[in-house]
Order: sequence, then structure tokens, then C-alpha cells
Amino acid sequence: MALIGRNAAGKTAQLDDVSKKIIEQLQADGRRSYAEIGKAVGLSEAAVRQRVQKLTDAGVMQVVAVTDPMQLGFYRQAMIGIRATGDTRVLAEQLSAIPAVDYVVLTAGSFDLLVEVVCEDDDELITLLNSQIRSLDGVSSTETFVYLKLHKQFYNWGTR
Amino acid sequence: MALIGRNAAGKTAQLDDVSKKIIEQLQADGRRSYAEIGKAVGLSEAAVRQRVQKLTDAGVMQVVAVTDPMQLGFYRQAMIGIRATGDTRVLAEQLSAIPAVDYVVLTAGSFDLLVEVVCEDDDELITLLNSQIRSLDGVSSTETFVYLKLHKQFYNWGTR
DNA sequence: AGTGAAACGACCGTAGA
DNA sequence: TCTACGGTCGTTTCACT
Repeated sequence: MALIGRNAAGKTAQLDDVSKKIIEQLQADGRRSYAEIGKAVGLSEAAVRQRVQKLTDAGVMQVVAVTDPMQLGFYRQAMIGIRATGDTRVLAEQLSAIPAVDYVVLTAGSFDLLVEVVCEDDDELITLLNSQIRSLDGVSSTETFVYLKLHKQFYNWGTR
Repeated sequence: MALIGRNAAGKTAQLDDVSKKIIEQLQADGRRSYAEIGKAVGLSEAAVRQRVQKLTDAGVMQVVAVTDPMQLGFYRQAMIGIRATGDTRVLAEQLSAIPAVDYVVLTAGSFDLLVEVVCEDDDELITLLNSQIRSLDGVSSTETFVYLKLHKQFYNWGTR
């Protein structure tokens, strides 16, 4: 077992090849049965279940539904770069609370934060920017990158 | 039933409140049983199963495992803004083929593309930038935003 | 950490409203 | 598009290694 990570509590997380294969199976299809995964990785159903439980509890992995915004009527997505003063963590907290915001990251570089937003249309994006983001205390300036086409999104972090 | 989206084939996708609730259930836990979801939304197990099948087939939703890069030994993430000449779609295709790249989007604004990368450390990031990204034909300049802290990532697009 | 077995519950196909 | 139902398969618990 190779040491691979460190979890939220600071404890080391270990991942052997079998666990990686299990994650790969669930990345391909999150509803695949433990029995089927067991056959694929050479483990009993109970053993697979135990490992999935552990990986989930440790926060290494989670099985969730992800949706396509475009197909749900959200035709306008954008990444917004934010230059800020003051504590960016406070700002990140406030930005996370906005429903249209689905991604917040503190960065080093010419932006202090990057936030991704999902809107129904341009009107909503404009309102969002003016009334909910630029109006926040500590936001110095913003730069908006409207999505023309989401080319590819992978969920296979870590097992590449 | 409200008209909500349009799928890859150009056909309209319709989503009523029940389907939205089903998606919410699976966003909370992708392995929740159809029977349990049925109880929560007031539908039979078979009906839930049918709807999940349809939503999945239409590409509206998919149930997958998502992992935490940090816990898998990828301690360095970054968003890279790219200014380019030529066909950005070709570039997007090439960028998608790089294993460390997990997100590619064509944008309007001062960048033509935004790509998110997942690396083990700074060395890998530097190599990636120089040998795999900036060396691509059509890349004029790049700007890197190193992630200090991924504050929040939501998978609840569309049902907010 | 892993297996195996038995009881239970989930899943799937099909029929019918 | 939904419910109802029966056969099959997956999951759970537990005793054991």
C-alpha cells in the first residue's frame, strides 16, 4: 500500500491498486453493484462494500448525481475572476451562499478568487454580477469569462 | 410539466417537480435505492427507476464517483487562462487529451480558454505548463492561478 | 481485512390500467 | 406514465479465518 494522501483530520489515507480500481468502476457508473465491482477487481462483495464505506467516510470519494446545466435551462455559465481586499475567506463564504455560484476557489495570481456561476440567461448574469457579487464588501474588481462551450469535464481526479 | 432544456440531439427535455426531487435525492446520495427515493417523492420503485433511466439516457444527469484530489496526493491544482490564435476547438481537443487536465472551457473575454489542472506538486505543474501546454500550436500566452484553497464545489446545478 | 452463508430487501421485466 | 407482482440478484448481518 502506497501512502497517497492526507485527510481532513490530518490522518494519512492509503490507497492500493484495488481501491483505485473500485473508484474507477464507480467513476464509470456510480450505481454499479458491489457484486459486479467485486468480480471486476477480484474481491468479495462484502469486501468491496467495506472499502467503499471507508473511502466515503474518509471523504476520499463520494457517489453523487451530476447534472448538465444546459439541459436544465441554465444556458449561461461564466467564470468570474475577483480582485479583493481584506479576508478572502470571508468573501468566499459569502459567495458560496449565492445559489447561482457553484464553485469558489481562493487563488494566487492576478485574481484572489475564481467563482463559477450558472445562470438562466444573460439578464440573470448581469443582475448577479451587479447586485450580488460586485456589491459585496471587499470586492475591488471583477472580470467575467462567459462560457462559449464547456468542452470537457472529468471526474476522474486521482486515478488518471 | 415545464419545458426546461434541450438535449444533445436537439430534442426538448422536460422536467417536472418529481424528477427534480429525484435528482435532489441522488445528488445527496448517488447510491440511494429506488425504493427509498420512491417513498420520498411519492412514486413506486419502478416509476423512479424508469425516470432515472430516462434522465440518464438523455444526458440530463449521471451518477458518478467524484474524488478529492488533495486526498489522493494531488496537492497542486490551478486554473490556467489561455490566450490563443487559430481554432480554439482544436486546442481544446489537444488540452483535453492531457491527463492532468480535468476541465476545459472555451470562453469569451480576455482568455480564449480556461483549463483546470491537477498536479502532484509544483514541479509537475511547471513541467506541464512548459512542455505540454505552452508548447501547443496556437497558444499565445498563459496566466496561471494556483489554487490556495478550494472553498466549495457544488454538484447541484439545475435544482437549486 | 477478508470469506461464506442465510435472511432480507432491491432490482428488473412484464402485464395491465 | 404509472402500479402491481414474481423471479432473480444484490445487500446485510454474522460467524469464522
